[in-house]
Amino acid sequence: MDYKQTMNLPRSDFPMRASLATREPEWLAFWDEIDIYKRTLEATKDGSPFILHDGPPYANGHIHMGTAFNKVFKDMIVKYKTMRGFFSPYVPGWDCHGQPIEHQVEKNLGPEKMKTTSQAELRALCRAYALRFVDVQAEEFRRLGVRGDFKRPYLTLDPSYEGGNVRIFKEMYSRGMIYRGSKPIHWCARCKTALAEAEIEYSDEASDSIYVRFRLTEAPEAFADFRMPVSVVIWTTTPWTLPANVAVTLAADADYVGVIRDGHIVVVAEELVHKVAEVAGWDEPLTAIGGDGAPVRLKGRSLLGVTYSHPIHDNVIGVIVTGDHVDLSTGTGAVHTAPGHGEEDHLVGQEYGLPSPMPVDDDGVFDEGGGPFAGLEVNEANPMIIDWLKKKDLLEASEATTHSYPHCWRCKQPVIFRATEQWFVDMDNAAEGVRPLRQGALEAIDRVEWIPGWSVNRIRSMVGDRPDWCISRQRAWGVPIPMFTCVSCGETVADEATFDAVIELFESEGADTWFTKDPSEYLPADTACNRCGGSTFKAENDILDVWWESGVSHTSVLETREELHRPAELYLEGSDQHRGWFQSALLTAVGAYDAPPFERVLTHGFIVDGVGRKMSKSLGNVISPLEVIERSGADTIRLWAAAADYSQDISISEEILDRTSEAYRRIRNTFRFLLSNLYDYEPSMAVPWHEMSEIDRYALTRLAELVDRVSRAYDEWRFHQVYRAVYDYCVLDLSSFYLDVLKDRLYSDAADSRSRRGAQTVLVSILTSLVRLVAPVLTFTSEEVWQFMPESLRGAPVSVQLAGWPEPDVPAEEAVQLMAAYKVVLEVRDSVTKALEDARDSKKVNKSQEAAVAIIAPKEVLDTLGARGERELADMFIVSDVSLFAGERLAVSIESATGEKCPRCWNYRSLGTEASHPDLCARCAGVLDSL
RNA sequence: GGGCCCGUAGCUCAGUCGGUUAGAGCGCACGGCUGAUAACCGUGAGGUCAUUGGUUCGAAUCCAAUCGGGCCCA
Repeated sequence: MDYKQTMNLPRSDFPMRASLATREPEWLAFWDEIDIYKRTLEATKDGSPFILHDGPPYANGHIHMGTAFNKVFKDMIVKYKTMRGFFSPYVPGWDCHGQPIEHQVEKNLGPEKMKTTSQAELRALCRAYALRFVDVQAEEFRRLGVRGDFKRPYLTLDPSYEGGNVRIFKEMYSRGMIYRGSKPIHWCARCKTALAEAEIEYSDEASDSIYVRFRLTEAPEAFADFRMPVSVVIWTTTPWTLPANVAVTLAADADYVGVIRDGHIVVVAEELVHKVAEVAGWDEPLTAIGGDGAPVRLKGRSLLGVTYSHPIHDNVIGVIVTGDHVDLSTGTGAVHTAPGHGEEDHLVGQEYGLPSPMPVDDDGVFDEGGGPFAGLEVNEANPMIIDWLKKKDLLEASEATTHSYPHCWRCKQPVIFRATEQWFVDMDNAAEGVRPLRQGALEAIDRVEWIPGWSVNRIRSMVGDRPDWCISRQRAWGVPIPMFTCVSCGETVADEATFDAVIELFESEGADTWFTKDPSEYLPADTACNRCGGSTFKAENDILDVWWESGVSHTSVLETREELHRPAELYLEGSDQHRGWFQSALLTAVGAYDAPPFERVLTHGFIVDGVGRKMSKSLGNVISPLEVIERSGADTIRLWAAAADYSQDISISEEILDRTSEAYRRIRNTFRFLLSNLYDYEPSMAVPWHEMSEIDRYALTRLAELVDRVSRAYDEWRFHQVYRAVYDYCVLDLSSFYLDVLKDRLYSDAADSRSRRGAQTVLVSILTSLVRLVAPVLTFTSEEVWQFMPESLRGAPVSVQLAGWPEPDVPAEEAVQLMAAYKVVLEVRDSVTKALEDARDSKKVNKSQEAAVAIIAPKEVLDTLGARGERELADMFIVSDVSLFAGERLAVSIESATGEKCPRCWNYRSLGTEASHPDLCARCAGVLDSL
């Protein structure tokens, strides 16, 4: 007889192979069909809110692994919170303005068409470009399984969003935190435009490198005895910046010496004397020697405040200062400082309160400030300035050099560095009675929870050290700075009424109208200049920094949408956003409301390759999430994202993905096994706790522990521990122990027996719990499992996302006892499997059922084992027999089982004890009789 | 060059207050099973805890330097 037909072997249509690439889109369609996003919000509408506010990615190009990771991470949190009953709407957003899009659109147009394109047309093209990539990325995020309001995302180009920029600007302006100042920027004189860093190409440029004497108005005390004029020597490759010189910067702690040259002393850094000598052709530099016979050495700081005659302008004196940026590897150790022509010069200028003359106009031509060179273009002026220095006997040396120099990406001409008027957010000054922004922001930082903990140091030092925030951009694609100037007197015009008019304009018609309408069309009729009473105004041309724009989402989005609120419970981005979005959000929220926009901020590391290097096209180590989805499915990416410790850099490589796929298959197969043993089970068959066998109660206890551990890991944002706990549970608790042991009972006992139904009762608990625990991570697979479960088990929820969270109920005291007892049992089991392996090696047994096991154990162990019973131990060890003996130490010996192999259940038993079935063991005979 | 952070087995991660012989799973090798079968079970080999120096009776753990890497600045 074929006894196989009489057994309860596993059955399931749940496929072992996932085929995620083809199956996942079907689940996406299902979720669309039932409108899962809306349903989850309805289901949790009375829960306490948990708002994870999405940071807007830039609407340019396809998603990459970094954005994929970030979105998956957010989705896991939102889905977990939802399953725990929180009201957790997720509104994805996009950053749509800014230079990269404008740059790309310009490039697509080409220089010829560009010339004939109006600003309004250009903006329309940028808008179309941005919207196209919003769609592309939205589709890609959705494909990753991300659930959110993709029908109604927030876009920084929405009129309602644009208005928020002005609301915040108005608040901060009225609180005295915004001012107009000047700052050096890259400027292309040919294109007459400011250039962003990305619009600059570096290439080699030949130029004159000159060493110039700046004659001190008075010899320093140390050189007084020599009775010679004293100069400091500076080095520069841009002679045209000399007219704007106001200072010379020295390194405070470096030693400077004087070299005697034809009746005067020139001062250079001691460690650069020889290099300068080589260029200047000093045969043997004659260093000024002091009374002690050693060279006269002066620290840079000792010359602080010393003045010199300006090399270009008569009757103008400059001053010596010190700075950290002085490079002692090239030049002279004395840096010509023109605050209008260099970032570092500008900072030094601010530090010392130096003036910042700007004698170069938009065309790159000197105005009167250029003195003798007025009217000349800067490059024409270069050789003439050199001549001038020669004539004045100020040129110590010159040589031709080539060096890397910035050029305009469009016209390829060298750019100049030039200070222009810009709008700034003031970090340290505010209107009377208003706390300065830096102070407010630092205090706000301390009220926010930063995860991981060390990240607070990072944001604190960044906010603590940052300079004033330059919020002007001289570009077309963005939100205009909502300011006006009086046409007749040039005064800035801004008050509550003008701001409100702009808010109204933006929110009703969008910021585009700023560029097509005249201010008189939307400003209140009675607007007048405070200074001259003028009534014609010019709208500001500059636009806002895009960081400002995305920063104000706490107002444009959180305050505006009814389902959201400010502050958000969570912001979650990569660690670069300490400088970016976290900071722009913090500064604009503190600036306007004196309150942080978030309760907590979670940061994750960057995606790197298998050996820890960043991904780059040139290294050829880029892995595209879209390719991984095609090959292995989004759930593989999600599992990878969950398994990584995000507080550091996150590695990805082919091997890591292989390992992840293997882990995925293991978890999937566990579900399959659980499902395949429940084909004939109904909840009405459930066996209550006190009627279950002990190992079943132990299994439920372990499950309860797992739920507890996993819930805690989710609550503490430690997803890799969720993964670890679930995975180890599947492998160690289930596959290699409980499920292995259960097979005999499930397959061979009578289908409707108490023992089998008890096991199934536990399997249902495990299945319905486990599927929920992994649902935030394996969003597709958990849904697939859910839909495979018979409705009687799954109950009302049409999707696992609506299924809530498992809450196992295990008697606490009994749980403690079970855990202690099974710890011992499992240790002994390890020894038994080891002994079985030895027995296999010596060909004594093959499968473990062929073995009879004798266990010698010390008393405490023996007591614990004995309390289970030898029959139960044999089942747990999957052997034929166990006999227990007292002894000093634990020892296990293996013998061949005494009985014969039952042809039905394959255990070794005495057969034929039941007359009805002479070839079977007693259990199997009983089962067949009951059929 | 500066600020913050990271470096434990081929991979992903544990490692408590500084305290025995540094752990787990995967992968790999070998074996078993053929009633989870492109599955499942078992055993085993794998580590200069990045390097060097220091503190200490004792260091993966604390300190310093170096090397390598990441983010943000300059």
